Amino acid sequence: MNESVTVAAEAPRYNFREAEPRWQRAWAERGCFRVADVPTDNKPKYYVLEMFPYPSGKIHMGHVRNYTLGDVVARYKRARGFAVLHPMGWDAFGLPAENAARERGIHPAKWTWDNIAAMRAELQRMGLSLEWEREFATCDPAYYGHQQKLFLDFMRAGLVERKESWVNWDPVDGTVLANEQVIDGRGWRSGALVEKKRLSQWFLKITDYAQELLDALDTLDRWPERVRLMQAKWIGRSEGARLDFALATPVDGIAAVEVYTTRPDTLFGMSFLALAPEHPLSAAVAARDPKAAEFIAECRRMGTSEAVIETAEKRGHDTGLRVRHPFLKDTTYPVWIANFVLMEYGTGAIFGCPGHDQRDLDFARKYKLDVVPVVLPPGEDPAQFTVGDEAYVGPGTIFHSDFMNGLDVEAAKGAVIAELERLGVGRGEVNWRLRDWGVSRQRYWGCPIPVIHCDGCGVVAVPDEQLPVKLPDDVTFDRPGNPLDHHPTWKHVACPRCGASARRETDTFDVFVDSAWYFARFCSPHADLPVLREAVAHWMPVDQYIGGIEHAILHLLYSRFFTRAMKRTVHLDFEEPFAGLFTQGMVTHESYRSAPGPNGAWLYPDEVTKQPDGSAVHRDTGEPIVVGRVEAMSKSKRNTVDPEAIIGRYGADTARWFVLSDNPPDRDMEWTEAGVAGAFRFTQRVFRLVETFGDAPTEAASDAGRDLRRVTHRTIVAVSEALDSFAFNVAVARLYELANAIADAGIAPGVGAARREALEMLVRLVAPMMPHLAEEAYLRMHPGAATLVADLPWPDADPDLLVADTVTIAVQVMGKLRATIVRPPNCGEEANAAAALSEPNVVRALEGRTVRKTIYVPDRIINFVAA
RNA sequence: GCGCGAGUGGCGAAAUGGUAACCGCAGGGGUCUCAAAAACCCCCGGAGGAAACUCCUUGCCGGUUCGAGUCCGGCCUCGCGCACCA
Repeated sequence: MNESVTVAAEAPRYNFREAEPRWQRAWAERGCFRVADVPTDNKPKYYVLEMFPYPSGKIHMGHVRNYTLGDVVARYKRARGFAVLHPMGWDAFGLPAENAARERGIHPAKWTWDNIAAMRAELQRMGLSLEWEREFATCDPAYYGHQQKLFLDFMRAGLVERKESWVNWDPVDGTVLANEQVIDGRGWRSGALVEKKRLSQWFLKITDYAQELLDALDTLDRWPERVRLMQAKWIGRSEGARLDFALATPVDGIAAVEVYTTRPDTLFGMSFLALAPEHPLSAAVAARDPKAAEFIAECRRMGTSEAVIETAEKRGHDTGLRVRHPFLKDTTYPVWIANFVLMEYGTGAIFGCPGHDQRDLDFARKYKLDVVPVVLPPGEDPAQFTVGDEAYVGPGTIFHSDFMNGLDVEAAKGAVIAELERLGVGRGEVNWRLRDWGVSRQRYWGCPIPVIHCDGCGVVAVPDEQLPVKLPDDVTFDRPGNPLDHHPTWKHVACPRCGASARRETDTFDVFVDSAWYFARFCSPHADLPVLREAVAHWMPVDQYIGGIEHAILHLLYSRFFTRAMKRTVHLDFEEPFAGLFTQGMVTHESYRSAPGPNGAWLYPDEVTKQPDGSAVHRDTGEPIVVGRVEAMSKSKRNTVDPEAIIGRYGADTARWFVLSDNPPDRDMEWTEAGVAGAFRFTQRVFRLVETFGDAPTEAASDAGRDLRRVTHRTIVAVSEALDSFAFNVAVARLYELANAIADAGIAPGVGAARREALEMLVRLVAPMMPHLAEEAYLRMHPGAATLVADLPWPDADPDLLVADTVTIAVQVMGKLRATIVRPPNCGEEANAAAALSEPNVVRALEGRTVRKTIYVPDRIINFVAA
């Protein structure tokens, strides 16, 4: 055919319905994405991981976005010559399975495994380059048994503690929540107001690593700054002092109150001491003072919901007790119980210095307590300075403070601590906002905590050889509480130590334990140990982790801790699990209501027909519909689009392409029907272009051919750079340009070879994003070829073709663009300036002026500075 | 309140301190068609002008620079996170 390529009048359409499953089978059959647990070759490794899904039953657009991003990285790195580990599994324990059991009578295990099967099939239809041989679910004893082993190892290493503590109790879910799972005073799942309750709980000692977890954030240079800041704030290091205030008269043997402060320098500005309502001394007071008891009960009822905190006044109850100042022998202060003091932080007691703390000031004003300023702001007159409605928290000079007078704030802190230590009533102390991680949950569908309670021996670990402690299948959900606790036989066991009858722990682990080490298990998912040391040594850390920002604290912090704990227990030998982290934005959509305001029922997008003017009507009834805000897809607002339907209608490649093309991946993207349709058009367009591939030409290349080659090779560079920097939308734009350039070059004489090259590169560069289309197109271009695009290396650009044969130079006068000149490259300043000065527009702009200076940026800009 | 982002055409956006708006979406006009779809071609920040071209334009004000969307200072707005943490 040579140059006379015939373009069929009816270009055959790319049949994705037939092609996509065929290529998915081809990749699977060839085992394209398989790697060894412990490879023997010396290919560089790259571990790409997307946060594994909870098996809710259906994938949503957030999954499509997440897994598409990860797949582009995986396929690109693979083409770049890396051995890529890219696994998938299921975060399969959790409450929804139990809710299904309660509401619909389906066993949690059946519900979960059925959901997994459905979602696996959906993910497979996306054409992800996953190694399904590594798949596991956390609800499988083959996984959680190893988790129990890890827990016991942590226990032996002193990283586990059982203690009675105030817990966040979710009355709806009937379980304990970690601090991290309480949002605005409500349970993260149920939304119920959280109550305070005292319970015996298992804790993992994450606080042992507080300093390390904080310090190491600095080493995570491929994490978003935002996430590092959030973690640093969550860990919340503060420096201060812990000190004792002796009670003037002891109560129930309590002789002193311990206080934590970050402002020991303001100790002489004290005017009261305040206790948390849950403080033991508060309880002692309440035992003999009904009014105190009533106040404490009130505080407990108030909870900590956002609404309450916003409006809550500082309130307190004067206990009548007095404490002595540590340095002033005969001075005493009143002891209050106050609603704004938190038992969980510091010691649950504070000294109030109203002059330099806003909360203390509010409290003091309300209860008419003294306000004594002790820090003098710079430039203020000590005789004049008073505190009004705003506490002074800035720097200054200490006054009214005995031996510290004249010191600055920092020096005074040191001086007070030294004096406290000398007197033996206090010391400097670093305090943390981070609490130990309470992992006990009173639930069935979780990993059993592998311990046994024996009346004689106390808490006894389940011997390793008895692991896994499996969940019983025969449980009932007919009453509230923990089905494991209700089970007739499961918890009754013999004590492994003394043989006496004993009770199994019926609490299960928080699901965040399950996800705190799964990334390591993926390296050797079938090993008899939790992890194979050589496998994790090879594959870890995860080079690129991708997921939602909502896990910025909980999951990522727990995983960082778990990795350290696994290092201490010699399961692995590194600290940080995720070298690179990328947090994607949400997928959003317009929302629709049948009528304005809260009375309008939410409508699904496919119930709505958009009118050309942007308004909307009901698909069936034609009734007008209210188009609402664009917001995150959610079931409650019904503004969801089902990925299954999109893939069925347009194909996986179209869905992938659209999700990548719309905007930068860290921002929220809006899903629009028009956008998907545009992506679909491009798939067909690429395929039509491929039909013009033709036979290898024999004629010489034309100028147009050479120009097309330049575009092609510049595109290789541009797409590579874009993919390297997660600028997938830019990569997409450059590929559209290449397609446009191929179409523009057409089938004119002398472009044949260039077009063949351009088409082949287009297909190979598109492959990480639209892998099925790439394979199908490649096969069209090379009929009978056994090569898969998935196995081709990433193309290299020819450096000679990156050099343009003409350059366009902007000519500015006084920084304003006056002309552009097209020149051969490397003419030099003098020649280019001469050419620029002969431009009529430039001459006009320089009329009546003299050029005083010429700024020349080679082959880019000439700027004449004139006076 | 504190911390972090972000403000660029009708919309999503692009732009090593160097020609602002690549590319896509939407829209308008056209070709083909009995018609529609598809496809293809043209236009598409604002103002002025017949045109050449000129002026304005990256939230606002100022600064640095030959040159600022980009750097610096101050404000405004929006979003997100944290929030009685002593």
